[in-house]
Amino acid sequence: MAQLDDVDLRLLTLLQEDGRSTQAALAKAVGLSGPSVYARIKRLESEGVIQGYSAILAPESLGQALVAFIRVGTMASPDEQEPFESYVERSGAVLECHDVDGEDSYVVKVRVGSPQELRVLLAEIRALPGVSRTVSSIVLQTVKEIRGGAHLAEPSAPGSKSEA
Amino acid sequence: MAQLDDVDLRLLTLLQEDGRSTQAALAKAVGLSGPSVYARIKRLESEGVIQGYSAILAPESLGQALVAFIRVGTMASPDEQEPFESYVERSGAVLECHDVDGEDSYVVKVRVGSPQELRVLLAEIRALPGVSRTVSSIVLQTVKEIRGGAHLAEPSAPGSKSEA
DNA sequence: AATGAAAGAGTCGGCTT
DNA sequence: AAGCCGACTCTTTCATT
Repeated sequence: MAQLDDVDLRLLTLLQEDGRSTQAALAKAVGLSGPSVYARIKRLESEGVIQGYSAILAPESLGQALVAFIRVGTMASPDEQEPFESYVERSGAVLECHDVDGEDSYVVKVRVGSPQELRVLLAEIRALPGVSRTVSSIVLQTVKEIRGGAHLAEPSAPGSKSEA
Repeated sequence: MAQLDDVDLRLLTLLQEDGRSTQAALAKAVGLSGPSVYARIKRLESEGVIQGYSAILAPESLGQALVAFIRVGTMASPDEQEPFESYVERSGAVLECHDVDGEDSYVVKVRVGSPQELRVLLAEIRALPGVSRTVSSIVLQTVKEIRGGAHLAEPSAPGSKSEA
Protein backbone atom coordinates (compact mmCIF):
# COMPACT_ATOMS: atom_id res chain seq x y z
CA MET A 1 0.00 0.00 0.00
CA ALA A 2 0.83 3.60 -0.26
CA GLN A 3 3.25 5.03 2.20
CA LEU A 4 3.37 8.73 1.51
CA ASP A 5 6.50 10.62 2.41
CA ASP A 6 6.93 14.34 2.70
CA VAL A 7 7.73 14.83 -0.98
CA ASP A 8 4.62 12.92 -2.00
CA LEU A 9 2.44 15.14 0.16
CA ARG A 10 4.07 18.20 -1.30
CA LEU A 11 3.41 16.99 -4.82
CA LEU A 12 -0.19 16.17 -4.00
CA THR A 13 -0.73 19.62 -2.55
CA LEU A 14 0.70 21.29 -5.61
CA LEU A 15 -1.29 19.12 -7.98
CA GLN A 16 -4.45 19.76 -6.06
CA GLU A 17 -3.88 23.48 -6.44
CA ASP A 18 -2.89 23.21 -10.10
CA GLY A 19 -3.62 19.94 -11.81
CA ARG A 20 -1.82 21.08 -14.92
CA SER A 21 1.39 22.04 -13.24
CA THR A 22 4.27 20.85 -15.36
CA GLN A 23 6.62 18.26 -14.04
CA ALA A 24 9.45 20.74 -14.38
CA ALA A 25 7.72 23.19 -12.05
CA LEU A 26 6.93 20.40 -9.61
CA ALA A 27 10.51 19.18 -9.72
CA LYS A 28 11.81 22.63 -8.94
CA ALA A 29 9.32 23.05 -6.10
CA VAL A 30 10.24 19.81 -4.36
CA GLY A 31 13.93 19.92 -5.17
CA LEU A 32 14.07 16.78 -7.27
CA SER A 33 14.61 16.16 -10.95
CA GLY A 34 11.99 15.68 -13.60
CA PRO A 35 12.08 11.92 -13.99
CA SER A 36 11.94 11.37 -10.24
CA VAL A 37 8.84 13.49 -10.01
CA TYR A 38 7.43 11.66 -13.01
CA ALA A 39 7.97 8.28 -11.36
CA ARG A 40 6.37 9.43 -8.13
CA ILE A 41 3.30 10.81 -9.87
CA LYS A 42 2.89 7.65 -11.91
CA ARG A 43 3.13 5.65 -8.72
CA LEU A 44 0.55 7.82 -6.97
CA GLU A 45 -1.77 7.49 -9.94
CA SER A 46 -1.48 3.73 -10.16
CA GLU A 47 -1.92 3.37 -6.41
CA GLY A 48 -5.13 5.35 -6.66
CA VAL A 49 -4.02 8.22 -4.44
CA ILE A 50 -4.46 10.48 -7.45
CA GLN A 51 -7.79 9.46 -8.85
CA GLY A 52 -7.76 11.77 -11.80
CA TYR A 53 -7.66 15.37 -12.93
CA SER A 54 -10.48 17.76 -13.51
CA ALA A 55 -11.14 21.25 -14.81
CA ILE A 56 -12.84 23.52 -12.29
CA LEU A 57 -15.73 25.25 -14.02
CA ALA A 58 -17.63 28.36 -12.97
CA PRO A 59 -21.21 27.32 -12.25
CA GLU A 60 -22.60 30.77 -13.05
CA SER A 61 -21.23 30.56 -16.58
CA LEU A 62 -23.24 27.42 -17.09
CA GLY A 63 -26.52 28.84 -15.94
CA GLN A 64 -26.50 27.06 -12.62
CA ALA A 65 -26.89 29.72 -10.01
CA LEU A 66 -28.89 28.02 -7.27
CA VAL A 67 -27.41 25.57 -4.81
CA ALA A 68 -29.42 23.76 -2.17
CA PHE A 69 -29.06 21.01 0.38
CA ILE A 70 -31.96 18.61 0.69
CA ARG A 71 -32.36 16.28 3.63
CA VAL A 72 -34.34 13.25 2.61
CA GLY A 73 -36.10 10.79 4.86
CA THR A 74 -36.90 7.35 3.46
CA MET A 75 -38.59 4.19 4.64
CA ALA A 76 -36.37 1.65 6.32
CA SER A 77 -36.80 -1.20 3.86
CA PRO A 78 -33.73 -1.50 1.65
CA ASP A 79 -35.79 -2.44 -1.40
CA GLU A 80 -37.40 0.95 -1.35
CA GLN A 81 -34.13 2.85 -1.47
CA GLU A 82 -33.09 1.68 -4.91
CA PRO A 83 -35.39 4.02 -6.81
CA PHE A 84 -34.04 6.95 -4.87
CA GLU A 85 -30.38 6.11 -5.33
CA SER A 86 -30.98 5.34 -8.95
CA TYR A 87 -32.61 8.73 -9.38
CA VAL A 88 -29.78 10.73 -7.83
CA GLU A 89 -27.24 8.84 -9.92
CA ARG A 90 -29.02 9.82 -13.10
CA SER A 91 -29.98 13.36 -12.24
CA GLY A 92 -27.53 15.94 -13.51
CA ALA A 93 -28.69 18.41 -10.88
CA VAL A 94 -27.49 16.22 -8.02
CA LEU A 95 -23.90 17.02 -7.16
CA GLU A 96 -23.65 14.90 -4.04
CA CYS A 97 -25.72 12.35 -2.21
CA HIS A 98 -24.67 10.85 1.11
CA ASP A 99 -26.27 8.21 3.24
CA VAL A 100 -26.12 9.60 6.77
CA ASP A 101 -26.96 8.54 10.27
CA GLY A 102 -29.27 10.45 12.53
CA GLU A 103 -32.73 11.64 11.86
CA ASP A 104 -32.39 11.91 8.08
CA SER A 105 -31.59 9.16 5.60
CA TYR A 106 -29.74 11.18 2.98
CA VAL A 107 -28.12 14.55 2.54
CA VAL A 108 -28.33 15.68 -1.09
CA LYS A 109 -26.54 18.65 -2.62
CA VAL A 110 -28.06 19.97 -5.82
CA ARG A 111 -27.34 22.74 -8.27
CA VAL A 112 -30.04 24.08 -10.55
CA GLY A 113 -30.62 27.12 -12.70
CA SER A 114 -33.70 28.52 -11.06
CA PRO A 115 -36.16 28.14 -8.18
CA GLN A 116 -38.59 26.60 -10.66
CA GLU A 117 -36.12 23.83 -11.42
CA LEU A 118 -35.68 23.24 -7.73
CA ARG A 119 -39.41 22.94 -7.32
CA VAL A 120 -39.56 20.33 -10.07
CA LEU A 121 -36.62 18.49 -8.56
CA LEU A 122 -38.22 18.37 -5.13
CA ALA A 123 -41.49 17.16 -6.60
CA GLU A 124 -39.66 14.38 -8.41
CA ILE A 125 -37.80 13.33 -5.30
CA ARG A 126 -40.94 13.33 -3.17
CA ALA A 127 -42.71 11.23 -5.78
CA LEU A 128 -40.09 8.48 -5.57
CA PRO A 129 -41.19 5.32 -3.78
CA GLY A 130 -39.71 5.11 -0.29
CA VAL A 131 -39.25 8.85 0.17
CA SER A 132 -41.21 10.03 3.18
CA ARG A 133 -39.90 13.53 3.82
CA THR A 134 -37.70 16.30 2.42
CA VAL A 135 -36.29 19.39 4.07
CA SER A 136 -34.58 21.94 1.85
CA SER A 137 -31.99 24.59 2.66
CA ILE A 138 -31.25 27.04 -0.10
CA VAL A 139 -27.70 28.38 -0.15
CA LEU A 140 -27.69 32.16 0.21
CA GLN A 141 -23.95 32.56 0.25
CA THR A 142 -21.03 30.16 0.11
CA VAL A 143 -18.49 31.01 2.78
CA LYS A 144 -16.04 28.29 1.82
CA GLU A 145 -15.84 25.57 -0.80
CA ILE A 146 -12.86 23.34 -1.40
CA ARG A 147 -13.14 21.41 -4.62
CA GLY A 148 -10.59 18.69 -4.10
CA GLY A 149 -12.62 16.81 -1.56
CA ALA A 150 -9.52 16.26 0.51
CA HIS A 151 -7.52 18.89 2.26
CA LEU A 152 -3.79 18.79 2.60
CA ALA A 153 -2.59 22.22 3.52
CA GLU A 154 -3.39 22.50 7.19
CA PRO A 155 -2.03 25.54 8.97
CA SER A 156 -4.15 25.08 12.03
CA ALA A 157 -3.44 21.65 13.49
CA PRO A 158 -3.07 21.94 17.25
CA GLY A 159 -0.10 20.00 18.49
CA SER A 160 1.28 19.15 15.05
CA LYS A 161 4.83 19.81 14.04
CA SER A 162 5.77 22.37 11.44
CA GLU A 163 7.03 21.32 8.03
CA ALA A 164 10.57 20.32 7.24
CA MET B 1 -19.40 38.01 -21.96
CA ALA B 2 -19.13 34.37 -22.61
CA GLN B 3 -21.39 32.93 -25.22
CA LEU B 4 -20.83 29.20 -25.10
CA ASP B 5 -21.54 27.26 -28.25
CA ASP B 6 -21.86 23.54 -28.63
CA VAL B 7 -18.15 22.96 -29.12
CA ASP B 8 -17.33 24.92 -25.97
CA LEU B 9 -19.70 22.79 -23.93
CA ARG B 10 -18.16 19.67 -25.39
CA LEU B 11 -14.68 20.82 -24.48
CA LEU B 12 -15.76 21.73 -20.97
CA THR B 13 -17.33 18.33 -20.50
CA LEU B 14 -14.20 16.57 -21.65
CA LEU B 15 -11.95 18.73 -19.51
CA GLN B 16 -14.11 18.21 -16.49
CA GLU B 17 -13.79 14.47 -16.94
CA ASP B 18 -10.07 14.63 -17.63
CA GLY B 19 -8.35 17.89 -16.86
CA ARG B 20 -5.15 16.62 -18.41
CA SER B 21 -6.63 15.61 -21.70
CA THR B 22 -4.24 16.65 -24.44
CA GLN B 23 -5.28 19.26 -26.92
CA ALA B 24 -4.75 16.72 -29.67
CA ALA B 25 -7.29 14.38 -28.10
CA LEU B 26 -9.72 17.24 -27.56
CA ALA B 27 -9.30 18.38 -31.15
CA LYS B 28 -10.05 14.92 -32.43
CA ALA B 29 -13.08 14.62 -30.17
CA VAL B 30 -14.69 17.87 -31.28
CA GLY B 31 -13.62 17.67 -34.89
CA LEU B 32 -11.44 20.78 -34.93
CA SER B 33 -7.74 21.35 -35.22
CA GLY B 34 -5.24 21.78 -32.43
CA PRO B 35 -4.80 25.56 -32.59
CA SER B 36 -8.55 26.15 -32.71
CA VAL B 37 -9.02 24.10 -29.59
CA TYR B 38 -6.12 25.92 -28.00
CA ALA B 39 -7.68 29.31 -28.76
CA ARG B 40 -11.03 28.24 -27.35
CA ILE B 41 -9.56 26.90 -24.14
CA LYS B 42 -7.50 30.02 -23.62
CA ARG B 43 -10.62 32.11 -24.16
CA LEU B 44 -12.60 30.01 -21.69
CA GLU B 45 -9.81 30.33 -19.14
CA SER B 46 -9.49 34.09 -19.50
CA GLU B 47 -13.25 34.53 -19.34
CA GLY B 48 -13.28 32.63 -16.07
CA VAL B 49 -15.45 29.78 -17.28
CA ILE B 50 -12.54 27.46 -16.57
CA GLN B 51 -11.35 28.56 -13.15
CA GLY B 52 -8.48 26.16 -12.91
CA TYR B 53 -7.43 22.55 -12.84
CA SER B 54 -7.11 20.19 -9.94
CA ALA B 55 -5.96 16.70 -9.12
CA ILE B 56 -8.64 14.53 -7.55
CA LEU B 57 -7.17 12.82 -4.49
CA ALA B 58 -8.42 9.79 -2.62
CA PRO B 59 -9.35 10.92 0.89
CA GLU B 60 -8.75 7.49 2.40
CA SER B 61 -5.13 7.58 1.29
CA LEU B 62 -4.67 10.74 3.28
CA GLY B 63 -6.06 9.41 6.52
CA GLN B 64 -9.32 11.28 6.24
CA ALA B 65 -12.01 8.69 6.46
CA LEU B 66 -14.84 10.44 8.23
CA VAL B 67 -17.13 12.93 6.51
CA ALA B 68 -19.95 14.74 8.27
CA PHE B 69 -22.45 17.50 7.67
CA ILE B 70 -23.02 19.90 10.53
CA ARG B 71 -25.98 22.23 10.62
CA VAL B 72 -25.15 25.26 12.69
CA GLY B 73 -27.56 27.72 14.25
CA THR B 74 -26.24 31.16 15.19
CA MET B 75 -27.58 34.31 16.76
CA ALA B 76 -29.06 36.85 14.41
CA SER B 77 -26.64 39.69 15.09
CA PRO B 78 -24.11 40.02 12.26
CA ASP B 79 -21.29 40.94 14.61
CA GLU B 80 -21.51 37.55 16.19
CA GLN B 81 -21.07 35.66 12.92
CA GLU B 82 -17.58 36.82 12.22
CA PRO B 83 -15.87 34.47 14.68
CA PHE B 84 -17.68 31.53 13.13
CA GLU B 85 -16.87 32.38 9.54
CA SER B 86 -13.32 33.13 10.48
CA TYR B 87 -13.04 29.75 12.14
CA VAL B 88 -14.32 27.76 9.16
CA GLU B 89 -12.00 29.64 6.83
CA ARG B 90 -9.02 28.65 8.92
CA SER B 91 -9.94 25.08 9.77
CA GLY B 92 -8.45 22.53 7.43
CA ALA B 93 -11.19 20.07 8.35
CA VAL B 94 -13.92 22.26 6.88
CA LEU B 95 -14.44 21.47 3.22
CA GLU B 96 -17.51 23.58 2.68
CA CYS B 97 -19.54 26.15 4.57
CA HIS B 98 -22.72 27.64 3.21
CA ASP B 99 -25.00 30.30 4.60
CA VAL B 100 -28.51 28.92 4.12
CA ASP B 101 -32.07 29.99 4.62
CA GLY B 102 -34.54 28.07 6.71
CA GLU B 103 -34.21 26.88 10.23
CA ASP B 104 -30.41 26.62 10.24
CA SER B 105 -27.87 29.36 9.68
CA TYR B 106 -25.08 27.33 8.08
CA VAL B 107 -24.48 23.95 6.51
CA VAL B 108 -20.91 22.83 7.07
CA LYS B 109 -19.21 19.85 5.43
CA VAL B 110 -16.18 18.52 7.26
CA ARG B 111 -13.68 15.75 6.75
CA VAL B 112 -11.67 14.38 9.66
CA GLY B 113 -9.58 11.35 10.43
CA SER B 114 -11.51 9.96 13.36
CA PRO B 115 -14.60 10.36 15.54
CA GLN B 116 -12.37 11.91 18.19
CA GLU B 117 -11.37 14.66 15.79
CA LEU B 118 -15.01 15.26 15.00
CA ARG B 119 -15.76 15.55 18.69
CA VAL B 120 -13.03 18.14 19.10
CA LEU B 121 -14.25 20.00 16.03
CA LEU B 122 -17.82 20.13 17.32
CA ALA B 123 -16.67 21.33 20.69
CA GLU B 124 -14.68 24.11 19.06
CA ILE B 125 -17.61 25.17 16.92
CA ARG B 126 -20.01 25.16 19.84
CA ALA B 127 -17.60 27.26 21.86
CA LEU B 128 -17.56 30.01 19.23
CA PRO B 129 -19.44 33.17 20.14
CA GLY B 130 -22.77 33.39 18.36
CA VAL B 131 -23.19 29.65 17.85
CA SER B 132 -26.36 28.48 19.50
CA ARG B 133 -26.88 24.98 18.14
CA THR B 134 -25.28 22.22 16.08
CA VAL B 135 -26.80 19.12 14.52
CA SER B 136 -24.42 16.57 13.02
CA SER B 137 -24.99 13.93 10.37
CA ILE B 138 -22.18 11.46 9.89
CA VAL B 139 -21.81 10.12 6.36
CA LEU B 140 -22.17 6.35 6.32
CA GLN B 141 -21.85 5.93 2.60
CA THR B 142 -21.42 8.32 -0.30
CA VAL B 143 -23.85 7.47 -3.06
CA LYS B 144 -22.67 10.20 -5.43
CA GLU B 145 -20.04 12.91 -5.37
CA ILE B 146 -19.19 15.16 -8.28
CA ARG B 147 -16.04 17.15 -7.69
CA GLY B 148 -16.31 19.81 -10.34
CA GLY B 149 -19.10 21.67 -8.67
CA ALA B 150 -20.90 22.01 -11.96
CA HIS B 151 -22.42 19.28 -14.02
CA LEU B 152 -22.23 19.10 -17.75
CA ALA B 153 -22.05 15.49 -18.78
CA GLU B 154 -25.57 14.29 -18.81
CA PRO B 155 -26.08 11.01 -20.60
CA SER B 156 -29.69 11.31 -19.44
CA ALA B 157 -30.48 7.80 -20.57
CA PRO B 158 -33.09 6.46 -18.16
CA GLY B 159 -32.09 3.02 -17.06
CA SER B 160 -28.47 3.36 -18.10
CA LYS B 161 -25.99 1.14 -16.35
CA SER B 162 -22.88 2.26 -14.54
CA GLU B 163 -19.37 1.62 -15.70
CA ALA B 164 -16.76 -0.55 -14.00
C1' DA C 1 17.51 9.41 -8.23
C1' DA C 2 20.09 12.18 -11.89
C1' DT C 3 21.50 12.81 -16.73
C1' DG C 4 20.69 13.11 -21.60
C1' DA C 5 18.14 12.05 -25.71
C1' DA C 6 14.03 11.05 -28.51
C1' DA C 7 9.12 11.48 -29.06
C1' DG C 8 5.19 14.10 -28.50
C1' DA C 9 2.42 18.10 -27.14
C1' DG C 10 1.74 23.04 -26.51
C1' DT C 11 2.36 27.56 -28.49
C1' DC C 12 2.68 31.19 -31.80
C1' DG C 13 3.15 33.27 -36.17
C1' DG C 14 1.04 33.69 -40.76
C1' DC C 15 -2.15 32.13 -44.34
C1' DT C 16 -6.86 30.76 -46.05
C1' DT C 17 -11.78 30.67 -46.24
C1' DA D 1 -13.60 36.69 -37.71
C1' DA D 2 -12.55 31.98 -37.12
C1' DG D 3 -10.17 27.93 -38.39
C1' DC D 4 -6.12 25.48 -40.45
C1' DC D 5 -1.12 24.89 -41.49
C1' DG D 6 3.57 24.55 -40.27
C1' DA D 7 7.56 25.72 -37.44
C1' DC D 8 9.55 26.36 -32.87
C1' DT D 9 9.77 25.46 -27.86
C1' DC D 10 8.94 23.01 -23.97
C1' DT D 11 7.35 18.81 -21.65
C1' DT D 12 6.94 14.27 -21.10
C1' DT D 13 9.04 9.83 -21.35
C1' DC D 14 12.58 6.33 -21.41
C1' DA D 15 17.35 4.20 -21.41
C1' DT D 16 21.45 4.57 -19.07
C1' DT D 17 24.80 5.55 -15.26
